Amino acid sequence: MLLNESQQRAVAHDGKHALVLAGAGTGKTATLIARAVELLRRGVRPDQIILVTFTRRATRELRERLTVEVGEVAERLRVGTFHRICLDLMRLEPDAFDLRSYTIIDEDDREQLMRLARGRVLPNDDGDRGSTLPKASQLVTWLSYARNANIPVQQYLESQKIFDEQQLANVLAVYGTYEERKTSAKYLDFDDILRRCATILISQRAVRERIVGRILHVLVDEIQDTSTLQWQLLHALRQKATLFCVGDDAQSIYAFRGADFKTVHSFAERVKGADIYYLTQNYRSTQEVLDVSNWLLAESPLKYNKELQAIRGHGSKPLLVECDDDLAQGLWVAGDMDRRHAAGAPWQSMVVLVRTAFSARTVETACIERGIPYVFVGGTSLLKASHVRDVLALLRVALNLNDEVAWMRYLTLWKGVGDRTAERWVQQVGACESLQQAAEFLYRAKPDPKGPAMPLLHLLAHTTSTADQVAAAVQALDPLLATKYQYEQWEQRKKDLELLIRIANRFGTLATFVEEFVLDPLHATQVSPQDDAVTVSTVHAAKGTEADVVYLARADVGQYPHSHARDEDEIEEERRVLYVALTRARDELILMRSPEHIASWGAQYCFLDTLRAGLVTVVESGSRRREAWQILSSLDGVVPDIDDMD
DNA sequence: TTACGTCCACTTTTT
DNA sequence: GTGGACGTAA
Repeated sequence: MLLNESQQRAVAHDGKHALVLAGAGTGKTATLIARAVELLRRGVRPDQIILVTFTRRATRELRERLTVEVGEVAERLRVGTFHRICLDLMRLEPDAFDLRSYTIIDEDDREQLMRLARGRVLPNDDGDRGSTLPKASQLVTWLSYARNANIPVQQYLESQKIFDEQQLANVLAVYGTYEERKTSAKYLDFDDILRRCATILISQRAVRERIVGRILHVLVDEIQDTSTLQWQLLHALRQKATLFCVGDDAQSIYAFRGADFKTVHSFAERVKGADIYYLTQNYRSTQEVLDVSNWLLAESPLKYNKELQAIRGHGSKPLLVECDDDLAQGLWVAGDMDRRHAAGAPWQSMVVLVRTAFSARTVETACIERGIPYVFVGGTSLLKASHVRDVLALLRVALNLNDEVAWMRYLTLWKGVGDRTAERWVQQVGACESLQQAAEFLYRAKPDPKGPAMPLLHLLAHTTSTADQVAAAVQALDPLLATKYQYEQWEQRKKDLELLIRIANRFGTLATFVEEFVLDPLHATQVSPQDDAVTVSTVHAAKGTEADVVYLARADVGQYPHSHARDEDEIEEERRVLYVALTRARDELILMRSPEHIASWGAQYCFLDTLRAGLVTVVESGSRRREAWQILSSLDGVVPDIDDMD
């Protein structure tokens, strides 16, 4: 690995804590990896080093690159997201963290539980009192934000000034019920993982000494996205360990998760005596790509003091392709990728970026039509698919009889069992000593050889391997699910379940399988049969990656800034999202627009509206609506009526 | 209490 | 195309 002088200086850092402030494409990750290698070279044991990343994808990539550098030793380094690392640390002393029996729940379950809590606080909605109670998803969002930003939720809600006293009391009552039920069901939500780890490490000195004593170095990627809660963890860890953080304030795009990019600026005060290193030379992109990126930041009222210079020199100007609509954009992108591939470029040298998972759909459609292999990063995971959740509900109740949300889902699968009956039964089975007992209870309650007791017994009879257990669950639910999904691509869904069994094969116990699957759910499209494929990704998921050719689909009004952005801060975060997107490109950047796009709400402009023509080459797309449709239809030889397009 | 039809909004970003 | 909220019939 070749490093420049400033990178080498950072890697060779010899003091206590260090912050590496690095612009996009300046070799942040390379420096982080080189630092880990350097520490190993200095004789630090691999298990004394922690590497924290921000997304699961970044974890995978970091591990891969580490393996290239140091081989098998990479396996023994602790690499992971904050959540993964916290769980690993807590597992060192499960008793100290009260971690013996629990189920980790994802956002959907959390929302489900919030819905139950919400219904309980105002069970008899007598008109407007109930209707003023916000939706479960909104309640989860607020609670989660407050916890990550480490603000008492009451204080946070008061500061938002959205409620009168009565409403606030209701909301807080829902939160109280939520916490109670979470405890009785033995759930850990994503925030609890961090919170519990931080609380114990901070409050219990002996535990902290034992746990933190094992760690000498903590290397953190994307430090600008660290939330207040995560900072607390870092503070606990750095009492013994040395921090080495890399980040870029201009790439902070996780404020919604409680991150405050300004903490990068106050790093030296936060972490006394820290050395700060700067990386300014961009190795990734051509100057033309950086000119647009620099322009975007310079337009901001905030001072980022970033002016990236391309070491690689000049290339071709970014393209601004104007299409009639989204479909035309997708087709243009697919056509252009096809052309490049025909000319010898591998699919994997191209990336299509989108602001939202939803807006990837037109691109996906176009790729499918053209037969372009693609992998979609982000979006609906296999876990979210409802048939997979059905099977997991069965597995989860087997692991945790108090798993209320899973019981509700499982029991209401049966004909004749609705919310009320299920809720009554949940109380009963929760009090059971064993799964066997629970099954017996259910059989007494509903003496049906094809009833809800049977899959539980079936599961009890299969214990040879994790895959065997999952297969047993799938088999036991098969007739039920076949009926439930008979009109909804049951054959395809069944294949997902077979995939689930194959994945289960990798895990030693059912408990670890279920836990890992929640923490790192496979994305259905990740399981691509082809090695060489185009990547379609959200900008958030693409952070830290790069590609020769980057298409930014739908660089339109309503997307950058996204119409959800309300105030100045959120608008500026949107600018950074766009900045992250632009700086992914190595050789070519292609911006796709449909100028007539109008937002029904939110900002009525796009940052790129004021882009000076000199910075890009504007292309009027040839694929007008009608022509686009003809290209599309000629692929399978059928020319449908133009009116069928909508 | 459950099942089912219909209307509705909804699709930011991740762990 | 999905899932929730709501009304109504059995």
